[in-house]
Amino acid sequence: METEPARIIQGRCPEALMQLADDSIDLIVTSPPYADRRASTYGGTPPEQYVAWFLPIADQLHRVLKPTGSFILNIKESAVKGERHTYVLELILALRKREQRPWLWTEELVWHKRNCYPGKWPNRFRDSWERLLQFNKQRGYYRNPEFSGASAEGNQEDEQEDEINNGLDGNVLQLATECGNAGHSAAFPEELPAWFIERLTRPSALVLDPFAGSGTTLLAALRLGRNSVGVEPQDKYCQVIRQRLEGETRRLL
Amino acid sequence: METEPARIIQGRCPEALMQLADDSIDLIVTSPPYADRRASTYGGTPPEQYVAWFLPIADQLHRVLKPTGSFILNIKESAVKGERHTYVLELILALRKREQRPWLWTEELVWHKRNCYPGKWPNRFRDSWERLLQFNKQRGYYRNPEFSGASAEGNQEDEQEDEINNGLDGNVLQLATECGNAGHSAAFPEELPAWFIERLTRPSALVLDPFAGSGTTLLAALRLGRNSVGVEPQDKYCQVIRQRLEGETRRLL
DNA sequence: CTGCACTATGAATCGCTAA
DNA sequence: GTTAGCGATTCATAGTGCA
Repeated sequence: METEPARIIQGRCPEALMQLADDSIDLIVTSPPYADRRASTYGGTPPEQYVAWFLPIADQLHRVLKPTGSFILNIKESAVKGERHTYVLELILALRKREQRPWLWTEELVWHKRNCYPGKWPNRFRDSWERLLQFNKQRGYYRNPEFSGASAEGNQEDEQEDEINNGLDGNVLQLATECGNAGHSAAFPEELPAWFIERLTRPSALVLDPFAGSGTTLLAALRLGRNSVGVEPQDKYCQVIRQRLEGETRRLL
Repeated sequence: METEPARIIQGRCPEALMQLADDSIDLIVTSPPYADRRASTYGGTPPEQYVAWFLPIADQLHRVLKPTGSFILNIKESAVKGERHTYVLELILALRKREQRPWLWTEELVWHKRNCYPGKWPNRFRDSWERLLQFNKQRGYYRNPEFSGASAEGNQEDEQEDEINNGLDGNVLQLATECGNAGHSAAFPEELPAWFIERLTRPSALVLDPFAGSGTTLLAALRLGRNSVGVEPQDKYCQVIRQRLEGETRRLL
């Protein structure tokens, strides 16, 4: 089997994931289409059907993940008729109770978006955070010892971060969203997958994003010396991913 | 009926709440004992029984809350055997489906604790946030128009807050925890109830904390010119509350 | 090459109107 | 009744252009 730094599978989950071997992935970081969002590209799964839609994908992710691997799921329920949807809560409960392939709900981290969407409403605060759900196959998952404590370097940015995070890694990440990045409407900042890649894998690990989009997870993996696999149905975005990866590869030479 | 700025009911929920009239409370802000915590004072409800324990209390809170009132529940599930408990998720779902007294799950805010408990675990990030669940009886709840947007004044403190909170109110609150405050183990900072009292009530409103503890919610209400009711079973803490309230009253004169 | 002004836009939400 | 579509609201970034 050829080892390439980054592999793109053009296809749809869960079918496309069947190309991957059991217990072969060290880390999954992904942001699936949220319920009723991105309808033009993903079909816009209604909230009521979201759990049923996601479970077969979760089973495949469980199969390909190493026992010591981690699965990070970025998601946020929207507000409808003044109330938050409950499908994310129901998804967490359903993943834990999966008969053949049950997940452990290890942790819930918070992505605090400094530059959240504008707006002012009489009955609602501005939505400025998203969930980062961590799931594992077993209790003893891998953590990189170099990133289990305080920042290694003490540059200005780190010091500012230390002031916020008190020196140790907390479960709140303060990162800005990307604006008009890579022509994709739902890209998270590269720092987000990078944060988890650094802490939850060792160098030359294999990272998977089953909803690759513009390929931010793959790019972060490449930059950190990890191998990666991305699944993306649209030809347009597969090309975007290749271009971004090639650009980074040229920069590294 | 005598109107007093702050009333302390020594007793236990839900029984003690039966002294309060229907539709009489403008805002409930509380931090109940978390599952398996504070066993000596509250009996330490096991996670499996937490929902069943809380539902009768929630019914009473629903009864006494005005239709336009809000209920803010500060809670965080603990981690056991490497996994987060799911009782908070189950509580949200159960409160919405309550037959006689269903709650709307309006919003979930995040309390980002900037100086959270120090420590370093091999398998876990530092726990630096808690949930602030907002529930309402109806979609149209009261919001104070003075606090629906940017800060009115531009003094130094406000500017600093603006820098953190992005000018407009988002649903992430960055507040420090109280350290050894008032001899109570589970005190939240006064800024926390104050933030909600300012935004969700008008002056001379009536604020309730059914798990008053050391009385931080009542103190915040007093300082903001609101009336308050607290329920607390222990004589020791009832005295602490009275002392703090008297101290603040003397300061106001 | 730096710095400042200006512009475009994003996982949003609400309320109204039309069908 | 109920749903579907559109306009208004609103601001931190990134990018562009020019002095």
